[in-house]
Amino acid sequence: MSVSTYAKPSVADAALLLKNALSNHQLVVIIGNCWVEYEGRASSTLEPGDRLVVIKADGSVLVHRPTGYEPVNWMPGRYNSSSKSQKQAGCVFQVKITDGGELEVRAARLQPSEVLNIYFTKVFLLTVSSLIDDGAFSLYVTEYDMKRAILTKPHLIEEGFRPLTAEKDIGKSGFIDVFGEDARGAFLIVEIKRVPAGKDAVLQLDRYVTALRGRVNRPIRGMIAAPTLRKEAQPLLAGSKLEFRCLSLKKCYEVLKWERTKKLSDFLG
Amino acid sequence: MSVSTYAKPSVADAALLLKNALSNHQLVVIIGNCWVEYEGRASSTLEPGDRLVVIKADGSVLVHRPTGYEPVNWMPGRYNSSSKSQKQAGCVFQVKITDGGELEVRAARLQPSEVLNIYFTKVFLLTVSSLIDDGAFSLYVTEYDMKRAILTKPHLIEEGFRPLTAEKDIGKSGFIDVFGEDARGAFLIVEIKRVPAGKDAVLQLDRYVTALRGRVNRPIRGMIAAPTLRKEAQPLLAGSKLEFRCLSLKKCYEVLKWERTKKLSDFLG
DNA sequence: CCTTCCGTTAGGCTC
DNA sequence: GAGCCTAGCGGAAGG
Repeated sequence: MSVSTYAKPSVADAALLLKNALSNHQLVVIIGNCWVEYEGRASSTLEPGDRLVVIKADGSVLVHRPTGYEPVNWMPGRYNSSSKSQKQAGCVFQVKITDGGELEVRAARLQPSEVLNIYFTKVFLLTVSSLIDDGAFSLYVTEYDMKRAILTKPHLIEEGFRPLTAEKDIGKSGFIDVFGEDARGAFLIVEIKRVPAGKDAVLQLDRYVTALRGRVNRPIRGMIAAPTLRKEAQPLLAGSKLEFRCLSLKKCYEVLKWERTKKLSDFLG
Repeated sequence: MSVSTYAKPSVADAALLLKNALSNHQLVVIIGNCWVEYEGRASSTLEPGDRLVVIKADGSVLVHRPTGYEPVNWMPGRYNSSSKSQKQAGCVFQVKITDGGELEVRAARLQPSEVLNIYFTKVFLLTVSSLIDDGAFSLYVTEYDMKRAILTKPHLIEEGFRPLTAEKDIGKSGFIDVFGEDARGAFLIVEIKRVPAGKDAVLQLDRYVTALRGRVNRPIRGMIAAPTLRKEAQPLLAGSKLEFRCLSLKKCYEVLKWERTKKLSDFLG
């Protein structure tokens, strides 16, 4: 981890520093007066002003004005995802001094073809750094948390639902997330998904329901509890006579938080 | 325009600098090791790592990892738009040193209720600056440019279209963007929109067509040329027996660029 | 005022 | 590989 800062470098110096930083795939932060041209999916110009420009190690470029959460201009860098990483080699950068004595930074890429030109008339600050960041990013609320929320507040599934056992072993079909009975005494199998439920979830639930039907002599309902049901899964769900219950991550999170608070207050008396 | 940089400040110094900068509504750029908690529309945690954190004058907060064009965490600041500006007062910031000796930056806002906590274990660089930026941002391709593109390449409208006059005065109904005749000799009125065409565009075009119908004895067609047709305008368009031609800004831009290139090469011989 | 829907959408997942 | 759809969507225009 290293950070080097250069206050008010000449454009010539800034060009050298920038070229070096780009070839070393470092993070560059520039504060300066610049104007910007973009051409690609659309075309735009940004007249001169003071801006914050960030060039990341993966070739991402951000031009930020003094206000606004979104960049005024940008270029996505190398894609993070594996799906497009092969065809996407990231931006190609070109740094030079124009005839007018300005620092020109050109970021170009193909697919989609687009070019971003930044012309600095003045550089107030140039920072080059190598950041080490392997910290995991995670949304709260795992599938396990969702289950805990349902067991805490069964009415999240429906009024009168009573969980019997969690993760019931259904033989070869695997495990049921939540198993219980409804207000009328029918068995209710709940399949939980943190993400929008697709066909796979429906098919899996159907296997559970079918497997249990061969073993007990009681009405059995199957229900998917997930933030949303994918469109392609809807006919399949209807055809399988299964049900869907919308259960948002936020709702689960609130239940768990409330539970935590309650436990704490119980503990404190 | 001023930029102050502080290399490796202690968390205590960083806290003071940050508080001061926030109360003066300046732009703050921090490079440091931090972890982040977010709770609001969703909830997330980001484990420790080196990050670039930007706090803008309007209260926007961005947490950027070394790669990726999008921030890993963020908070929108005061909204730019007039529509929500009244009810949105921006983030409320709180800066303090935790018991563990970390710099805690808390950005909270209501509506939607959300909180972003950033805990710096180490600050490598803190930059405070006041940026002056009144440069206009504009997408290329005006409505006038679109007209020029159509007059240059009438087949952008359809094969066989021949412009007769541009901006034909239609009496009280105003001006027609492009007026011409189609391959079969019918008059064709073209209404150009840079933005997705809505009901207003359809109604305006309908007025032109109706006005002209009372004055000439020839089949008359009306067509909207725009990047897209708004959904709510589609039934109106169909009911008025008018047509839609998709004309993207990009296509127009390319035609004009090509034209410019051609003129230049003509000029150069 | 609320709702809808557009974006230089980006990015992921299904088919 | 292409199309479809979601997003802590944000932001703007329509009703």
